[in-house]
Amino acid sequence: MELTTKGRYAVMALADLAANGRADRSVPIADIAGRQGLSQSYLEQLFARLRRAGLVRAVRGPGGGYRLARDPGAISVSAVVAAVDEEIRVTACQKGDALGCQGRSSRCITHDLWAELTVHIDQFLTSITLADIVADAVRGRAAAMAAGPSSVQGDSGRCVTAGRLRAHGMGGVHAT
Amino acid sequence: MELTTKGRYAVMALADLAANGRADRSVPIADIAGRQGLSQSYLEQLFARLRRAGLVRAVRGPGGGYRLARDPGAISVSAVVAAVDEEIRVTACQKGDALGCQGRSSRCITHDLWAELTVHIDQFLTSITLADIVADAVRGRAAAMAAGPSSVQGDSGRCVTAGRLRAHGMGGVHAT
DNA sequence: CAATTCTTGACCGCATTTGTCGGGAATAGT
DNA sequence: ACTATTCCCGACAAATGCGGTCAAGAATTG
Repeated sequence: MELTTKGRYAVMALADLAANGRADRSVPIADIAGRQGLSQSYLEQLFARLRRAGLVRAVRGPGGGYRLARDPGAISVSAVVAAVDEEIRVTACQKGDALGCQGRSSRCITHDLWAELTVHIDQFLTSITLADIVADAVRGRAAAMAAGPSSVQGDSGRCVTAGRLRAHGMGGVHAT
Repeated sequence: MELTTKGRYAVMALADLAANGRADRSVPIADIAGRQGLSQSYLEQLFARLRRAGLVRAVRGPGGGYRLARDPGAISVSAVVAAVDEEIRVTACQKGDALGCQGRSSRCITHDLWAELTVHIDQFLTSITLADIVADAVRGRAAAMAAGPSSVQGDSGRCVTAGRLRAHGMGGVHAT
């Protein structure tokens, strides 16, 4: 798994764009870089990819800049990260082997684990949009999903049975 | 976030240990490295950390090796990864700044997002133990949690309302 | 004492990430 | 047309740290 600053920066930039731009107003990269404290040249590279992925549209010339291609509520964090973090490295488990895990017979014991983790993470990132970030509606979201996804929406159909979630202190996975 | 091969290898090794060893039998690193196709010297480093974290106990001399310190069902993947993937880099968002995100006033927009993601991932990794891996009881686990954690255990208290999960194709987050 | 096996620390090459730089191409205003 | 603005693109540089090796040493068994 590989989620680097590229992904973080991209989300920050698009969230900024969602907050400080409208459908009619373009925001220049320099402004975003300034507000978010990021390198302008670096951001340019990221926006190039975001554009190729169809998430933003560019307007050149004076008064130009970028604007979101869709509604902020229709752009998931998952999509943003995917646009920027290219290589879908389904890394072979046994690196000497060309087919690796896919090789059916010698599928390594932890294969399912990482596959499931990928799904789990993607479910989360897909469930959050730029609109959510701008609206500051993200805190507590993980707990909400764990309690049952229905509670994320409103709170019909409660479903709180604890299940088997050992406590244990979160370690090994780092963010921010 | 940073989940590298170190974490993968560690889990593979401990799962192997859970499968091929008992409370009375020690398994030498060489055996594990051989079965899992990993570098022995590299594994040694990982086991050093696993031991310091209290997850395994070492027995030296001929007939020695490693054995799990606890029951396989009492060791979560989260614990393993945490033991091996050291640096708790709560990386400052604005790298020039010493306090970064914590600095209350200038907390960057995406702070909550990554914090929640960390929680979300950890919930998953904490819910899975070595015993689960050995028993091959991991497939479909993410979907199960999304449907409501209660369904992971058995299937009392169903709770299936879809919630807001846009489809979208998983991208950007890679595993093996 | 000799064979195992863990224990530790130093070391290194390489790929990837994280940028920088400079020039070029569209566009708007004058 | 000229100029200022802004996106666009490719090459290049630096740093980080991952993945892995090597060698020496300390327990333990027989």
